[in-house]
Amino acid sequence: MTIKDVAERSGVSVSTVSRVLNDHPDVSDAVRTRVLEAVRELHYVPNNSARDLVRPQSDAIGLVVRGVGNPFFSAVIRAVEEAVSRAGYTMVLHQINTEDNELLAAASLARAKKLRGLILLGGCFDYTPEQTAALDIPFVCCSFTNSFGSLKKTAYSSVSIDDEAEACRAVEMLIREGHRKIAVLLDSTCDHSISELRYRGYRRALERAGIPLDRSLVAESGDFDMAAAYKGTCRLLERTRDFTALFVISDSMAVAAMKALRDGGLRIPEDCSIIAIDGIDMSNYTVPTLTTLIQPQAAMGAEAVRILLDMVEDRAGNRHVRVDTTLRLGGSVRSLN
Amino acid sequence: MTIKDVAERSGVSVSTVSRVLNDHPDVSDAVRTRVLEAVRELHYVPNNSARDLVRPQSDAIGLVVRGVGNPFFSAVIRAVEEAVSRAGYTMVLHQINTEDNELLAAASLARAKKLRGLILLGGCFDYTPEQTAALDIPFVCCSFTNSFGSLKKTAYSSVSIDDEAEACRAVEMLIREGHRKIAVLLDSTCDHSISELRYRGYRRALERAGIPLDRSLVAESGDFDMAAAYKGTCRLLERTRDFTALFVISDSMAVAAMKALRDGGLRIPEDCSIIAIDGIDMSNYTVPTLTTLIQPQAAMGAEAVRILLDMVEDRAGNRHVRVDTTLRLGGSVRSLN
DNA sequence: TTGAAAGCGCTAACAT
DNA sequence: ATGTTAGCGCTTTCAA
Repeated sequence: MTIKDVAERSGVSVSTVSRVLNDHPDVSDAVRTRVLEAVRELHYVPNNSARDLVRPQSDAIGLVVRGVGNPFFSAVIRAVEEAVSRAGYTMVLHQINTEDNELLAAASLARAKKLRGLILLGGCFDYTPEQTAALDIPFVCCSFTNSFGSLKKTAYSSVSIDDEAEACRAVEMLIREGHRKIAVLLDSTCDHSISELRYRGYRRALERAGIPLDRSLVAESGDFDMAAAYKGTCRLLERTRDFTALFVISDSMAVAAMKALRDGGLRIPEDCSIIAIDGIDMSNYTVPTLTTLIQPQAAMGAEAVRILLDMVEDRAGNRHVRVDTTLRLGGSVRSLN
Repeated sequence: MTIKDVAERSGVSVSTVSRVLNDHPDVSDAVRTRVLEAVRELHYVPNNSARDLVRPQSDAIGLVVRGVGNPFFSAVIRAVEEAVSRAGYTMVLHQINTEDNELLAAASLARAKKLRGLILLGGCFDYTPEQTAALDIPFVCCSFTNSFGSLKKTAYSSVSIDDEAEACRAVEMLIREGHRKIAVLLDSTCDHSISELRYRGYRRALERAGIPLDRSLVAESGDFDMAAAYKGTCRLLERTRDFTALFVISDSMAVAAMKALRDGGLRIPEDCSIIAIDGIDMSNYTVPTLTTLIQPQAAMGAEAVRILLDMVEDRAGNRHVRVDTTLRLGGSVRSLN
């Protein structure tokens, strides 16, 4: 079942069929109708491989997600897919593990699928120009920027929150409520990633308030998953219970931390307040509801697509967009004032 | 950068390069080494479109997931991807919404990507032979079976738990602990899906124990997501509080239900016990930990791939595998005895 | 063991 | 407005 069969069936040449199929103007209505009819009768479906082989460029946009099953990404992925299809493009989703190198994955995906552009979700923060050299298509980093790398600002696009500032804002909220002994739960203080950035925000907030940094209140889980977060919180509790609030760098980690605090005999928020950043669905259903700074996940996904397509279609150059978070006032923070 | 460049670079013909790339036997070691070297130096990546165009069949296995962001699927997807790649195949993931028809999506994906086989995750339970006729490749239903449809058992494969029996088991556990007034939270009693099956199990357990069905204790949320589950539970509470336990058909719904119960002033498990089925990561971190029947998600994904590849490679015909759940004893069930 | 050459199904010049 | 035809990059006969 090829274009040739359709051509025979409708009594025209293959090029005419091709024209009809690709919405080219120079086809008479009569012929167009006839061809479309043959297509329907024959249940003809174009062979994409043949198409891709011959077309200079595809309509594929890649979305490389690092960290399978990270709940924060779900809503973003949905939004990206929707925006991509609405624009008439196809989304190619590729999930990789945290250990994997997303630039390598992206480069081979780009080659394999002839991608027009790329969105990276949850990547590293320290790309070098050498590493991105293999990527000869525009790309936008979604939910992160190249904070620790040496990429020129003009070499890529991004849409993200100001991680350091937002973390600072979260901690300052705790301080405003009278908390002085504030612990922090993070992946690592120096992972060159979101964790390190938000840790900086934590320190900045303390500094501004004149609170000295107490290293014993810094809990490193070594990973972003809930199991690690739970254990990290337990270790913190073994070390000290001399804190009234906990700032967690992500919602999902915060959910696990809440559990650890409760299992450790602490009531939330009576004995320990907790605040986080992300705003995933699940943290709406903790008891008490998690107080958190919500990232506008859907808007970020849509914006990433907008930026990318502006580049792909040469409407605009690269750009970097900062979005704001929204405070969700749950019941997990108690005022000491 | 084509196979031709590699051929020139290594001083052989394109066919030889092709042979090396496809692990054909009749190539001298010397030539093979030389070609591989050229490949590396040139960073050559085969053009998949050209490959697919010429090859009678691809190495692609499709995974169609219905219900984006359903946390239960994450672990399954991971397992499928791993098993597929380990077997030397490529996984093509396609997510669709609950409203979308996965058979249509699957059929067009199969055609477009020349799929060898298909795994359906979270599909419908009522396929008819006519609907699956378009699918001319083997497929296996993962985490569900065609319980309400008219498919011949030999027309497809499946790996799933015995939803009705497991639901019955969960409810019987509540009964064994002395509960008689047991509510149930589900999507719908007649959605021809997992919800209906597990509802049957609920009724069977009551029946066996001689407990009459009380329709006022049946809460239909109308959807599987947490927001719907929360609202459904609230409506239940408005109607009646005369129950000591709640069986929820899925973990994620149970998490939302727990919140609703708490918000309604009920303590868990003192005022209301709760049990569910699924065993997703998140339900490990509720307070108290959710008591649930864990589906072996990773094993199910791996098994689905095994079955499918057995069919694809003609090692075996179709088969239906039933797996067992494991009880996770959380703290959400209280004994009345 | 290797090479030459014929397509795979499609699009896009180029002709008409 | 429509047809003819040359490839796209690759695999695979068939010959050598």
